Amino acid sequence: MNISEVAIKAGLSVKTVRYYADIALVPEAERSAAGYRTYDEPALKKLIFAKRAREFGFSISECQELLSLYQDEERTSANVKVIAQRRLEEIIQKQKELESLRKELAHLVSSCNGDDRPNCPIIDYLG
Amino acid sequence: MNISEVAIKAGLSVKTVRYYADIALVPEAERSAAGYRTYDEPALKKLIFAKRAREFGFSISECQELLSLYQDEERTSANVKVIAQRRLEEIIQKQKELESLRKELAHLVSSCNGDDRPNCPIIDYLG
DNA sequence: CTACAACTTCCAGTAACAGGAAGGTCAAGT
DNA sequence: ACTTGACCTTCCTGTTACTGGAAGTTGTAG
Repeated sequence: MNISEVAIKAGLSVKTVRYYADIALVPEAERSAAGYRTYDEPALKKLIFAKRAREFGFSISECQELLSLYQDEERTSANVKVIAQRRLEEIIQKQKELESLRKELAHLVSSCNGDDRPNCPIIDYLG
Repeated sequence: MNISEVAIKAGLSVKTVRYYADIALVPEAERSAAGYRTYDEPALKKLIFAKRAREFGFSISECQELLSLYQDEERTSANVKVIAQRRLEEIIQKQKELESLRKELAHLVSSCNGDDRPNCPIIDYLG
């Protein structure tokens, strides 16, 4: 597989596939005689894994940890769980922040007339 | 007021106060004879406004719009409301994404034994 | 007069890529 | 054989909203 094919299959952009190798998130691809990157199934699987982990919001370095656990036959599920649990807490924390913002902003928005006069509770609140 | 005093009062870092003037989010501060930035109450108020707007997650350019509306005696509350409404929709969208992620991740985490064996539904799911 | 804190400008780094330039390669059609 | 166009390469810059740090200047307390 060339890079565009693997990118499509992994659901990533070509740029991102190259980037992931640049930063060593995944190993450098093999090269054809002309210097083109070539990918096999295991390489594709790592890219898919990285993609999915990123979608959960794991940082690149967390993805690195997860990928190495993925390839480690002697991993412990405890190690994996710690990382996932930590991310879960982050998500919950972020949800709390957003919910608090949403309530406040929704209140302001609903109390704003939205007409052609300058008086505005949103501006008042911020000022 | 010197920059550190205004920064404290606005709840911003000194770096951020300088940055906001660099990018023209707020006007450049007056200078003392020695070149020190000096701030008056109106300058402080703009910084506080910017700080609050940022806390709501408005981007710098949205803060710029809001600040100019703040200073515009002839603004319409409709203009303000549009910006706030848009941000509110973004927040709600983000909440949906996070909730979906949270559910999925929580499910995986709870189904992972977290012991010393390699078998792990989290890894399985990602791979 | 000497510390030392606070100020200045300027440059680099962060996260995770995306955009684009300049140039090489491959496959299809003529 | 040649050309065209899609695809590949590397390298450099830009994005967002700052933060960190170096090198040099100023203000103030003792």
